[in-house]
Amino acid sequence: MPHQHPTGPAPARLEAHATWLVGRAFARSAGLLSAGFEAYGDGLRGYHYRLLAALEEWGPASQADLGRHTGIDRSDVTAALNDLEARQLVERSPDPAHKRRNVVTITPDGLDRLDQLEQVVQNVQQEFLAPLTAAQRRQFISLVALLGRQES
Amino acid sequence: MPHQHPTGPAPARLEAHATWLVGRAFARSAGLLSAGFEAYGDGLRGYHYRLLAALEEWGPASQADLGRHTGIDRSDVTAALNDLEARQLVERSPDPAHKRRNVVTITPDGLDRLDQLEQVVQNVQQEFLAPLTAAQRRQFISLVALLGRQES
DNA sequence: CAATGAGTGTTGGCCTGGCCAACATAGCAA
DNA sequence: TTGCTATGTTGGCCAGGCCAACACTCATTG
Repeated sequence: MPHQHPTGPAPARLEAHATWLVGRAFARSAGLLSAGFEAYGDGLRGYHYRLLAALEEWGPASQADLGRHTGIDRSDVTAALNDLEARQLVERSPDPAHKRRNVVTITPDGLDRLDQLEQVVQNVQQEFLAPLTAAQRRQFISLVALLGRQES
Repeated sequence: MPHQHPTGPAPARLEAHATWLVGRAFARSAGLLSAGFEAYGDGLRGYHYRLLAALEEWGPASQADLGRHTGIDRSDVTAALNDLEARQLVERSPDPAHKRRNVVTITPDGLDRLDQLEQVVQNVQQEFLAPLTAAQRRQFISLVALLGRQES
């Protein structure tokens, strides 16, 4: 957890940079999320949540596909799925059509856990956006969405 | 550098979360910054830039004070100052009033380098904000500034 | 005056999230 | 058949952010 060290004001030139402000906002968001996961996530974190969400949305998928949908590297997908499988939130079975490929399926327990995590994440959204009015929130979300697009 | 792996769409629930969007925007901003530093920064990175900026703004300071102003941990300040001192962008001298304390001073070379880095960072701002109109940029900056404040 | 507690710089380490390389192997295409 | 690509796995690197321990110095207070 960000342990809230006493901190003075940052240099003025930094405060003027959009990248700096985004970094601050992200730090706060990451802090809230990791606090939420730590308190209610049973050791699961961002990667796990993302993978469960992808499985819930698109159904069973290969690990490679999961990686592409979630933006997580193949190797990290493997590691996170190990955790999820150990908790029986997910099942890996060999794809009959491609011996080298696994089909990953979310279990009923996995769906339950996803709902729990979703609650955590929803609460964090409220906390994170608390400084803004409803109208400001809408504005902010539409603007920040524009800034995230990777224009290759 | 973010090597632009081919990436599918993210799960819909993620795209709806402000924290997710901020994370994406931050990832893009961090990518642009690190690309900029790598190309023109001569091996210097965020920490170094922040420290130089603080020294320029507030004049000579102890390492502890630098840490507080920049939000950088004491230990990381030490390491970054080692780099800056090796490049003669900064000087460390013992504080006469307090034997255990160092007074860190930015050198003329340091000021020059800071100007270079500032140019890099300024260019990144333009690139980062490119998707927004001028009015949207103003809006975004004032909103995101609100979201970064750590309300202890 | 002595002792205690706070501040200072340094070393070394941990963790997350993000990456990359190498490997063995499976499938596909020329 | 010969390659080329894809897949899952292991192991590692890096940046940024932390934290703990240590040796020391200073100020305060008993």
